[in-house]
Amino acid sequence: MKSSLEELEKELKIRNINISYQRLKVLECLTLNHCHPTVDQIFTALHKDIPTLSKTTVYNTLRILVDAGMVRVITIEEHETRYDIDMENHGHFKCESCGMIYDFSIDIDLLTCDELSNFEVNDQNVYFKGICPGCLSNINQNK
Amino acid sequence: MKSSLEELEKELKIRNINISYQRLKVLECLTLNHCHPTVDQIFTALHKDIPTLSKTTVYNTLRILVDAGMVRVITIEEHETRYDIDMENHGHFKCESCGMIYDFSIDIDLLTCDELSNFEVNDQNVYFKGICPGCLSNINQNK
DNA sequence: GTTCCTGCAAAAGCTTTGCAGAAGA
DNA sequence: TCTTCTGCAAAGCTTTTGCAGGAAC
Repeated sequence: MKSSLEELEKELKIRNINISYQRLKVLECLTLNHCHPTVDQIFTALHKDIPTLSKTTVYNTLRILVDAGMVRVITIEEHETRYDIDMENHGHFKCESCGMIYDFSIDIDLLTCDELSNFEVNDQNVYFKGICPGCLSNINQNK
Repeated sequence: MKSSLEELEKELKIRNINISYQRLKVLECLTLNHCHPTVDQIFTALHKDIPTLSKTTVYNTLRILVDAGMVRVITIEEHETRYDIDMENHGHFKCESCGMIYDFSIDIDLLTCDELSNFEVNDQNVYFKGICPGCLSNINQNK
């Protein structure tokens, strides 16, 4: 995974996206904190460094990155759009207690079934919900 | 699948949900048109029969049904919450051309992996997107 | 000088909340 | 009568749009 600003710049140039400080920082935020942030989380994180930043710019930048295929949208929960820079197929687990999103690997080929043989499948998402190990042990401790 | 109003009434009573005409009709709408409707689609469909119906009631009813475990929420697309009365595990395919949602069966056990062995999984969703056969043939015809 | 980007403000859209009246037991 | 349900109106949130100023080339 690319992480330095120079490498991110290269990635943007490859996809014909003009460079700007804001765009680089949004991209860096997604790369460094691999936490599937919401728009608000990205905005809050970057606002410290860029006090003039507006949410509009975050929205604009994310749309550009999604359209360019560099970032994918995760809609695991209604009214909570999240963004993920890892385009490899993997599942997402959301802990209903702490809200954390965990990645897990899946063999997506196992899901392909005869029913969809005449469908053109462009995007595959697997979303699980439940309680993560950390929260489970907390619950058990408090019993 | 239950479909008559009497059977739906029984289902509600089992779950200790009080009966009302609006609630029965929302439930009937979900049962008859197995099309994973949005709130707006349910409202529009029922408004013909119940001119006084308000969206608030549709929202209230759906929350009650979801909380009772009779209906599940589908968030296959951001800003488009859909509702499904079929609680059996199955995948959803959304056609990006016509917007239709198709069900397909999946063997959910195949997805269970070692990484999640310490997680308590309560909900599993599989969302695919692409083009459905009907739209594919339309596209080919217009070539 | 031209083009594109940023960010404020306003608008739009969906969902929730407050509350008064109505319906039902 | 008492409880619950309905539905209008308003509020709350997230996201989008319009537009003027500014930066970059």
